Amino acid sequence: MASIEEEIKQKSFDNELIKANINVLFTANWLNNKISNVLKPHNVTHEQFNVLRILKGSHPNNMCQKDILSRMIAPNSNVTLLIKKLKDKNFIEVLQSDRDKREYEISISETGLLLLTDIELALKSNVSLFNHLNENEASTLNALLDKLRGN
Amino acid sequence: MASIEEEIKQKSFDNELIKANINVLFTANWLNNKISNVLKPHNVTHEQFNVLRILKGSHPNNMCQKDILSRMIAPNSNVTLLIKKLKDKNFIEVLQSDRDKREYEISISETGLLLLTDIELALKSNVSLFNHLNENEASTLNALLDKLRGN
DNA sequence: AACAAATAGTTGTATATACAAGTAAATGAA
DNA sequence: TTCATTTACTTGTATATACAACTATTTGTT
Repeated sequence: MASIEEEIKQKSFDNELIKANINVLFTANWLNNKISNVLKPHNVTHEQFNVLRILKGSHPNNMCQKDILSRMIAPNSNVTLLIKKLKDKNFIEVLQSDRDKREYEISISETGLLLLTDIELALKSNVSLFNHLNENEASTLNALLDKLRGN
Repeated sequence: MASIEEEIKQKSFDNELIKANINVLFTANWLNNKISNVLKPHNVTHEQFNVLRILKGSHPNNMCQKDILSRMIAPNSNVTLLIKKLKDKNFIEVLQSDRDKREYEISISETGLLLLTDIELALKSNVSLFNHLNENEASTLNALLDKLRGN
């Protein structure tokens, strides 16, 4: 854990903006690795966990694939496949919709809810280990990231 | 372009720290897509571009694979394959090392340098389009990201 | 009612990623 | 000088990602 310059052994950057871009990408990768390590013993990938989190958010209401997609952090993945994987592990329930036969009614299962409780507990005790910001700093960081994206 | 809550349609977060984690991941994915779009017409992926950038950084000195790895933003990739791809496109030159026959002497080619000049020009004119921070804000962001990782 | 357009999701393909196991060369201790 | 250990990189495999083309269903227009 060190400054971005040390982390990627780059002596200097053209300007703070370019450095910030690289820093965001590097930190996201760093975070992703940390979170993935917490998830690994639970046998879910980061994106699978995100989808479960999203489904829990709307529980007990169902969601269809496009609802899930609109809430994903990295909405590039093949959601069809993600859903299949989660269904195979019995973490979600999937039913064809009556209202619109193209859609599915997707919801988190009891097993899925239990898993999520476990994971969120594990994550919570780890977040403090790998996040060295206080609430105020985190709040400033959020504002700056929102602004970076043009908000 | 909106607040992270709007972007992923999540009404609230447990705390600013958790929100910041998700915001970093989301923003990195957002940035990655923007940069990839700039790179696409040049026929290189983001990681291939990073490796070229790294090689340019040490040019005219050679680097071996482990040197490159230590400077990568997302050092998870299969560098052997990345190198192969870049060599096939003639963007780099690869020679077995005399000093240590396990290593390679890798350097950016003239073609690679020209490509990089083009891309960096394109990126520079785009960075301002998709980065809405001034130097001071970017500097604060950098400090916060470094601190998040424990620096 | 008929049909073009839009929507929801699927399938396929090429490439990328994560990770474990393997090979070859260099290093270092007895 | 021998041989175990470490280092540098490769190979293989399973899964994930990006993206284009496709099918089925619904919606909207005339």
